[in-house]
Amino acid sequence: MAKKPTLTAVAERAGVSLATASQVLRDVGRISQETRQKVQRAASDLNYIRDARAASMRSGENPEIGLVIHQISNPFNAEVISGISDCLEAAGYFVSVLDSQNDSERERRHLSALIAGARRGLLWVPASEAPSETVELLKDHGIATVTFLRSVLDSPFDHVGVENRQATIDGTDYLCSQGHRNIAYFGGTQMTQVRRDRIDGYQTALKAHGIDTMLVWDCEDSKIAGLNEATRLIEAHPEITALVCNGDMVALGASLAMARLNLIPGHDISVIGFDDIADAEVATPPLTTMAISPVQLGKRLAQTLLDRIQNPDQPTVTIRTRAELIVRGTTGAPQR
Amino acid sequence: MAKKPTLTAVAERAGVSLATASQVLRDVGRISQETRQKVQRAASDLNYIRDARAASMRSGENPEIGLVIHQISNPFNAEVISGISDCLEAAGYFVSVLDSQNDSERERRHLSALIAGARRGLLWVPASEAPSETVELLKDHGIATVTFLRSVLDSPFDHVGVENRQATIDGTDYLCSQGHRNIAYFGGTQMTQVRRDRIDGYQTALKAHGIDTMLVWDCEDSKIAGLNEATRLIEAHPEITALVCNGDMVALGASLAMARLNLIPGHDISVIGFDDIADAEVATPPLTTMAISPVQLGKRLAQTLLDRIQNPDQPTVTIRTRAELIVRGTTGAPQR
DNA sequence: TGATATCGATATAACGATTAACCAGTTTGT
DNA sequence: ACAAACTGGTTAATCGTTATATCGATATCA
Repeated sequence: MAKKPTLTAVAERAGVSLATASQVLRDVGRISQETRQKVQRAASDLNYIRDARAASMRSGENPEIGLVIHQISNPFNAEVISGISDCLEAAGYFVSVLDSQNDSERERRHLSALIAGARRGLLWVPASEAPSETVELLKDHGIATVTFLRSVLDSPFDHVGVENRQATIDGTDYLCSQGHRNIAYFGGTQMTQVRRDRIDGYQTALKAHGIDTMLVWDCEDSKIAGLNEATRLIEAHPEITALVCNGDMVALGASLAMARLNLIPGHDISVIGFDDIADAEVATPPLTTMAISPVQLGKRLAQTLLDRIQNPDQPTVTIRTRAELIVRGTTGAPQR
Repeated sequence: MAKKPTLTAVAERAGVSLATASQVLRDVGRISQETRQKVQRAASDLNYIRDARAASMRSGENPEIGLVIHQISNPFNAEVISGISDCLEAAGYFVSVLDSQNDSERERRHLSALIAGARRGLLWVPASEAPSETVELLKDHGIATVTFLRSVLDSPFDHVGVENRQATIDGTDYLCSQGHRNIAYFGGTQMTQVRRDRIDGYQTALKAHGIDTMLVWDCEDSKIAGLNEATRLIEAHPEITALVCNGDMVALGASLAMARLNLIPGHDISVIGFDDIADAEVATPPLTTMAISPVQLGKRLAQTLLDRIQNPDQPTVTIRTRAELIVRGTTGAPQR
């Protein structure tokens, strides 16, 4: 294992000055073909890779973009991440991902580390509690930041999200029109703005149909938790005929729970998810859900960040994508 | 959005020299309580965060560790990643993740970027084709590297992996002992060492039972692909009574396919997965699989990297975790 | 008393790149 | 013919830290 080759080493080997070597490798300045080749040769001989720390420090440019997200293992998030990476890499950047695991202390450390590394931009899904001091941190360092999926209160950042309220209105409305009167909102634990909006939509739709019976049931965001909690929910409230869920993972878990309780999803009980992850379509029965396109989301996100980087003083923007109700097998008219 | 506060600004505000401020913030040297507090006060007033590029350049220390993996959206991988992060963050490091999406060109760019950023260490799941020039790159820069899951040929790196051959021997052996004679190996597309070892185990077990009928069927690593390809497989080879799968995702897809073909998994046809992802246990029927503990894998991986960082000149080590056969609902005696 | 630690803090040289300024020699413009 | 512009490079300052050497003042020791 050799020691890192430096630009000085390249310049020496090519018999030119440091500056010349630098110019050749960045393809700027006026250099003759001859010396250009000498330098390139030397660089490739040594397997030279420029030290990005020194380069970015001096030039103020940095191709690295940081992404902090609350849960990397959620398949929807993973899809969004790869959409983002594709776009940003096409624009010459790199995206490095840190998983805050919904822990705001860890999140603060991660964001600090990214600021310390002077990343060119930041993509951020805030952990549950909006930590105002963390927001201050980002503001004080003037780093181009775009939040997505979840936003922060009184946000000084651009945001790319989803029309959560309208989406759950649509979904709940659909259940009501099918004849359901006892509908629960299932999933989520902390009161993020996202969940608040969705529950608001759920309640708004119910009221519009003259329904007062409302129920919000907490559940952690995973299939197994969904399985367990949905079982408890139905045992506690057997009158419920439909579930509006906070995400596809809990919805799939709930659907599973119903099957185990000998309630056929889509017949005895209806379940609507949120996100339209890949599994939703192939589940048995296939999951009715509010679809968001992760690719589209990723694209818009990347574009928003690039705009912000190019134009730091523009007023902040908020973009919300509409979710589309996709009716599959887990919904139908109530039988009980 | 203010400009980044620098150490010079902190020193000025505290009325001390640059060197003193630096020592206070790193908690080294001999500084009086009084000036110590002045500096700390100034730093926190300005929301100062040390520029990690400058610091790591000068000191040679860097808390950042890079991780390059072929597929971030695979839930097993996601679990391993979070296991790794937990361990390494406890040791004072950060793990930033890049997704090569199994594209070795992209992988080369990612690894170069991490070398350029002078990460303290590298965790790497190589993309399908082992790119020897990329290996050279890492070697020439003397960066502490540990490969995991997949290894590279004639590897100069530490490796933490799985006893793939023995695992598929165990799985296939179990199927044979249940009476199966027509067993296919299902899943994977490229011939990685991992897949080679598993197929080798599959064949070894069959031979040991005097069975010559062997079949390897390619399939991309996702549930949907598993669903489609398994359907085609059974249509082409209806005599097959059991599938040894390359991963849980394709196994779950295959299990789904069987149900749609009106073959009951565990009764009409048997399916064995690999990894034991969270979904395996709650699938219907629950998936028989070769279990690897992602937490344990992550722990060993982290420890191996830390050892390598502390002791760069030690001979390389290879650690292989045994996988454990967990019999659930998708396996049983053949009925046809 | 003179030599030597100890204390608290500072000045300065790195780390590895980029960049503005500059230079000597040749070519071009009028 | 003389100024201006171009050519192909080099020198030196700079980015924001950390590490080493050093400094004056007071305290300790033989």
